Formats: sequence, C-alpha cells, structure tokens
Amino acid sequence: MKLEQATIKDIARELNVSSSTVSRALKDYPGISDETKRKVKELAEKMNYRPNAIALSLRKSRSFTIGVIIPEVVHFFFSTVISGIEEVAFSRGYNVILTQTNEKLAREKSSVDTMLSNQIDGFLVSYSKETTDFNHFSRLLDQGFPIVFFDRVPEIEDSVNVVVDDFKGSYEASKHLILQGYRRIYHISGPVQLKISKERLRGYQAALEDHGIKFENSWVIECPRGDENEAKEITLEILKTNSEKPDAFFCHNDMAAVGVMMACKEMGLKIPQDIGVVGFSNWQFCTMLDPSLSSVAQPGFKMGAKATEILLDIIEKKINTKETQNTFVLDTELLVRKSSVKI
Amino acid sequence: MKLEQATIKDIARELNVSSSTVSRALKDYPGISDETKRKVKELAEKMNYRPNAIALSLRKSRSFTIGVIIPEVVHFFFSTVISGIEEVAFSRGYNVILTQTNEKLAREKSSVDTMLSNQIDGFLVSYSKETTDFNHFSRLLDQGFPIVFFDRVPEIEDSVNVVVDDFKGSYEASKHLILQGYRRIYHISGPVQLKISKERLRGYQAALEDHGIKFENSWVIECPRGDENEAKEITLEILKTNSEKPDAFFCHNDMAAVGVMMACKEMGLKIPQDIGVVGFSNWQFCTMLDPSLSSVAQPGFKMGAKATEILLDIIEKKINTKETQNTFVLDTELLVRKSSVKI
DNA sequence: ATCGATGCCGCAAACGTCTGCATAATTTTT
DNA sequence: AAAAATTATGCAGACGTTTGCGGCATCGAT
Repeated sequence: MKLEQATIKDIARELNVSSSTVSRALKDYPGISDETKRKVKELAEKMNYRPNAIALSLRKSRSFTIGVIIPEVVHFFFSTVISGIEEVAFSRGYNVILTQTNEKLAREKSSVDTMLSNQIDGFLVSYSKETTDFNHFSRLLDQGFPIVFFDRVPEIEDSVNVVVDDFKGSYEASKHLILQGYRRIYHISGPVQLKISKERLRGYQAALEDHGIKFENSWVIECPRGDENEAKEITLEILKTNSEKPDAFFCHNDMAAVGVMMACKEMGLKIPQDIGVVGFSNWQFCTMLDPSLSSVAQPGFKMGAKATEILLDIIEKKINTKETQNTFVLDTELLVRKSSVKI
Repeated sequence: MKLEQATIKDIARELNVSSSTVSRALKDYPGISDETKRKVKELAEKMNYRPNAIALSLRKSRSFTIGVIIPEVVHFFFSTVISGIEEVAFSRGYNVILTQTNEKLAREKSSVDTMLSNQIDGFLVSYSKETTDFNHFSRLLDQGFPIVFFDRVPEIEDSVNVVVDDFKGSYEASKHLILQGYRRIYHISGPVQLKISKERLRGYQAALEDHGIKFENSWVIECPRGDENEAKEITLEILKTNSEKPDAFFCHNDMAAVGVMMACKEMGLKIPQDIGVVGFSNWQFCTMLDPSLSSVAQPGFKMGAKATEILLDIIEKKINTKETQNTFVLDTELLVRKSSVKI
C-alpha cells in the first residue's frame, strides 16, 4: 500500500493556479501576492503536503544526503563519531546514509557504488583494515568529488583528513607509565598497515627514547585482530617465556588492554603493583573494570562533527580543497585511572 | 564540483539509438537484438555508467530504501541489531538510512518526517523513552504504510512487532539465581513506561512465586536512566539502610549490574559468595568484568535480520499485515558466568 | 501475391519539482 | 493619454528512467 501523498499539482488544481505559483508561494518567492501565498500555505498545511525530496534531488542534481562509511558500529568510538556526524548534518539540513564495511574491502567498494548511485553529495570515510589500495577513492577525488576521511586516513595527496593526534596521545600515555616508575614497557600494537598503528607506535618509541629507556624491538608485539582473546594469548606467551619480564603494557586499544589484564590476573600478577596497563580509545567499560583502566580518550563526537562541517563546507563550496589545509588534528586526553598508578 | 556521470541518454546518442532501447538492452528485456545488447553493455561499461537511483525512484515511486529509527547506536544491543538489518537489506537490494533519536520524542517525529520526504519504502522502529503517544506512527499504519517495530514495541492494534521473550529470559535468570541458593533476590528495574521493563519484572515475579519465595514490593527498585552510577547509588542505599539485606540482584540491564557490582565491592561484599548478580543484554564487557557477569543474551543480529525480512515482505506484498501474525518472539539465552555461581 | 506473425526499435508521456521566459493586468511616470 | 514600469501569474522544458503502444521490416505460410 503506497502512501497517498499530496503534491504541488494537487494543491494547484484545487486552487486553480499553476504549479509554478504554488511552488513559488511555498518558498516565499517574490512576485506572488500575499493573498495567494496565504491560500497556498493554508491548503498545503491542510493537505499535509510534504515536499518530495526525490523529485527535488533529481531536479537539482543534489540529494542533500551524505554517505558515511565506517568499519563497524559496535566500536564504541565509531558510534560516538556517528552521533557527531548526525548532529551537524541534521542541523544543516542534510540526511545521512550509513554503511559498515565489517572491515571488508569488497563491501567498501560496493557501498561506494550504491551510494554514488543514490547521488549522495559527499563521503565521510574511515576505511576498512583490508583496504590497501585507494583507487576507488582517489578516482573520485580526481574528479573533484567531496570526500573527507576520518580516523583511518589514507596517504593520498590532497585528501582531506580529520584525525586525532595519535602520536601525542601515545607519547603522553607512555610517558605517564614511565613517570609512574615503570621501566620495561611493552607495546601491544595494532595492524601495521593502518596509519594510526604506526603513529601510536612512534609515540611510544619517542617517549621511551626521550626518557632514556633503551628500546628493544621484542617489546613490540602486533595484535592484528585487536580483541581481548588474542591479546590474552599473546600476553600469556610473553609472561611465560621471556626471561626479562615486562612491568607495564601500553596497548593499541582497550580490548587488547583487557586481554592483558586477564592474562596478568591468571598469572597471579597484581595490577597496578606488578604490572601497569594503559589502553587507547576510552571505551565505556574502562570505568567498569577492576581495577579501572587508564586510557587515551579520543574525541569521537567532536571528530564526527568536525569532519562533517568540513565536508559540508566543501560541498557548498565554502572552502576549496586545493587551498585548505588538508589534515585536521584533534587532541586526545589521557584519563588516568587505577590500572597505571602505583600506590 | 559535480560528478559528471554518464546517463542512458549519453549512451543512446553515442550509439544512435533511442534511450528506450538502451534502457531495455541494459535490463535484458526481450525484443532487443543480441547485437544491440552487446554494444550497449560494452559502451556502458566503458563509460562507467551507473544508474541514477534518484531518477528510478521518482519514476517508480519506490526508493528501495528503508528508514531505521533507534534510540542510540552506542548501545551494544542496538549496534548488533543494525548489523542484522544491513545484512538482510543489502542482500535484497535495499538501502538503509538511519537516525538515532537520542531518546527524544521531538527528534523521533522529525526523523519520521524527513524520511517520509525521502520516499522511504518502510520503517523499522524502536521508539524513544519519551514516546508515550504513538499518533505519528498509527496515522501511517492506518494508511497502510509498512512499519515493523522491534525491541521496544507499542501496544497498538495491528502493529507488527519483533521482540525477544523478555518474560522468559527474565524468568530463567531469576530461576537460575534461586537454584543457586539465593533467596532474597532484588530486582533493579527499567523505566516503567517501557513494555520491556514490565515484561522483565513479570518474569522475575513469576519465577519467585513459582519457587515459593514470598515476594516483597520493596525488592523492586526502578532505575530509570539505567546507567552504572545510578545503580551504584541505589544499591549502596539499599545495602546500608535495609534491615534484611538482599543476597542477589537481578538487573534490568548490564550497566545497572555493573553499578551493583561496584557497590558490593565497596561494601566489602564478595561476588558471587555473598551476593549473586545477573544482568540483561550481554554487552561485550560482561566477559571482561571480574568476576565475569552472567547475563541474558538478546539475539540482536537475529532481531534486526528478522524485522527486516518481515518489513521487506510487507513492502513487496509477500505478506499481508492483516493476515499475518503480528508479534514475533525470539528466544533469549541465559549465559551463566561467575557472578551468579556459588562455589 | 497476400496475409499474419514475428522481431526490433522509437515516440512520447510520466514521476514531482523548479525556473527562465513570456504574458497579462495594473499602476506609475511623462 | 500614451508609454513605461511594476506586479502577478502561467507555459514549458528539464532532471534520468521506464514502459505502453505503435511502426516498419522481414519472413514463412497459404
């Protein structure tokens, strides 16, 4: 059953005027008498007229819709980003259509295609872990199509990016561990192909060097999936085999940190007395853990809002991609909790 | 900068045929020679032709898009529902446009409006905590517009709903606590205006009665916000003032359960030895807590998938709203972990 | 040679809205 | 009183697709 929606034509017929007049009256165009405007608006109200956005899109070749592509909504961080995106988009009269890639490249590509088919005005993208080739995006960028990348950003010339300062956040977290007296600080790192993984690793290394701690390659362990089970396995492995044991872990994300904590408990090690732990992203559960987990908070809402503002400015030609700075960096905040404070 | 997209007309001009022919050739309609089809398809490929979904929507008065309205994406449960929705929608050729209401009625209403403006083919709705009047939905239902409600469902005649068996899940969880030897089982309940809150309360009461435990009204405490801080406050209050102390808590959701656990720890009570705790929803963090939290798992993905299947069937007229059963109930699963097993 | 059937394709209208241009009616200016 | 300016409205075409209908060949059968 289709919804019988009143159209401009219906109003026009009823009032014995042309659809042009109705269209202009509704939009308060000049050159329409106040009397006519009043009648049109009244009837529109009465007939519960609702403009057909599809027809408008076709006519204007603009859909007032932006496409958002993210890896997974279940990630707390991404879900806060979404809120920021919606907030700005709605307040500026845009709709949001969203798809998650589930970290699959194929899904990412097909999402791009169907969104383009739907004539979206621009993209907001955080790409999948599988994505190493950015042709499907750079092709569009070359044609001048508006895209803003956030969080996970590509290394493409001229792409507009919004990121958090992973390096600094990572540096601060590592420094905090050092100042607390931890010395043998291991790093559970993320998948190396992601730029954020590299940045977080760099921050960690820089902090160690700056504080005169000689850094060992064996202290860095990659944890590609980044979930707690993987991290737990890896940590157990380390705690059981390594001759010189770690006394702290700085983790690429909070899930990994949980894995580390579980492994430590299993080995009878006390946190934070024997082992310090710091995570990244500040998931909701950080405060619920025992001990509560120190973490680097990423401003998800702000990132979503900022990225959207930039994208809409580009779409509305308020800024020019070629002229604008192309990477916007947001600050993180280190939240110190019990897991990293020696008593 | 707009994307210069090739249209059917462009292909037609290039090949000296009419747009009708191109349209039909692309869709393998009968009555077009194989030769022409080949040429059209080849050129379409070469020109990177992508159908304009907007034009199609206008022509067909169908957008192949469904609108999803949920309270908040940060809720783990809802984010899994979204995955289920996307999965089914995409596989059946539909797009998804999503908005969160942030539990605000005004936002819910305006979302309905803009989505209707965008000619969506149907709604998938879990309404906000503020919503007590369902006129904005029942009006549409009366006109035969396809809507499926999930999780939070209204008590409207003829509305099609997908829910989990809150009663049974709640009953099983409470029974489990009883069988573990807990007797003075308190219930931290959700906002009373939500049907799910009522159902969970009923299940809890029924379990107690069936096992000969005399039920006291003071054992049920409403926790409207449902976050851990609120629950913690309330629990501390109970533990400090009540003369006859509880020996277990069955909570309306996992966040509340965390609050209970924090309060117990603060009071020096051991879980599960002194106090048993069971939550609801099985958030990711349940396994990360210490002790791990027993919880009633809701099949979020399945719920999203099921609701979408039903909605699309209604849209495509495969089923008739009047004839079909109108409430689909999915089973929950009690996941017993350490927080509720006396050792 | 005629007829009917069949295969291939184009015309034109429609979906709902906007907008440049023309037109008609009214008022102002000279 | 005629010309010019202003005001209020309508016409028609466009955005990109689909689709009912009709037209023109070609072919086989009678």
